Amino acid sequence: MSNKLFKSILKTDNRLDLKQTLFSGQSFTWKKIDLLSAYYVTKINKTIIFLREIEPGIIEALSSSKKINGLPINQFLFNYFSLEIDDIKVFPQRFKNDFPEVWRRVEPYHGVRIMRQDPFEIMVTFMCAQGIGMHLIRRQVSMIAEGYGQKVGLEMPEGEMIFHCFPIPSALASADPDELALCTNNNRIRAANIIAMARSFESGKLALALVGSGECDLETLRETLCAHSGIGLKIADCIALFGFGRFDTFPIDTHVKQYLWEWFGIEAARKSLTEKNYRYLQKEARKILGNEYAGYAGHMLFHCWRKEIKKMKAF
DNA sequence: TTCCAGGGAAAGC
DNA sequence: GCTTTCCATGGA
Repeated sequence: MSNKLFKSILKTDNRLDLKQTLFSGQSFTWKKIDLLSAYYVTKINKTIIFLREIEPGIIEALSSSKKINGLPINQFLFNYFSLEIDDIKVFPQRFKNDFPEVWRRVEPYHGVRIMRQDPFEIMVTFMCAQGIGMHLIRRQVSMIAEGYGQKVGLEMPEGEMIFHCFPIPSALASADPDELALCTNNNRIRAANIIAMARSFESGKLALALVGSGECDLETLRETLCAHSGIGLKIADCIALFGFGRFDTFPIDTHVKQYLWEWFGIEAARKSLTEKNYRYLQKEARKILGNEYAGYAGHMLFHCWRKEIKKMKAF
């Protein structure tokens, strides 16, 4: 492993709140680390990458390779943080008139970007996100990476640091259910579901079905994902939003359900999330948030709701 | 002890 | 088809 780190600079005119974006519950592999100053670090494919905000709109990246997925680091990051999306256009113009109080609350969260992450990683991650607290999701993802991901060392002034890649599909496809369950909150059903999904992915069946899914309609993508045990509508929507850049997807979980009632007065949001009601609530949410960026706006609202109303401090 | 946490699936009507 | 119940586990 080379000890050299390559430095690059990412500049953007759009707002990017690095910390809030990384810890808003869409990615669970980023960690905060203090070197000479505070950095956030993760591995993307085989590349270790450190990020630090120098000043608003300027991000410094230190990476163990010059390219990720064939792209120079700053180009990769531009796409990774979906910085081509003009954040001010995420909410429809009429929104700020119709819901001035909500707008006042959510406006400061426009630096929360939706990230384009690896589909397989997102699939595993959100299969771990079923009826469970967010810190436990983070713990599961960390343990899965430590247990099944390739280990890479990096020589730092303070000594060697160890990083773990997120496991490749074959590593999880061949995992022992009882052993993997130690990483999935002792939930064997979840472990078995992840293994089955990884086998489907590895065999190429799922992967092929998902190729070009950027163009396929949302319902087809959902059906493909929901065919797997452990993936229902909500988790499928999260995978579409965070793993396939489908910003028009609008996942509804317990928090979203709460703000749909409290902030927008949608009566049906007080009832349970049956599939019928789930689809109905999505329709109602699109009336308010528009279609194209419904999920993008929804994630800003989601993070805002948890921070401001639920007073959640820990990520 | 009870309730909640980024739900899903089987059972019941 | 739609709704209710059950499942699963850890933490506050």
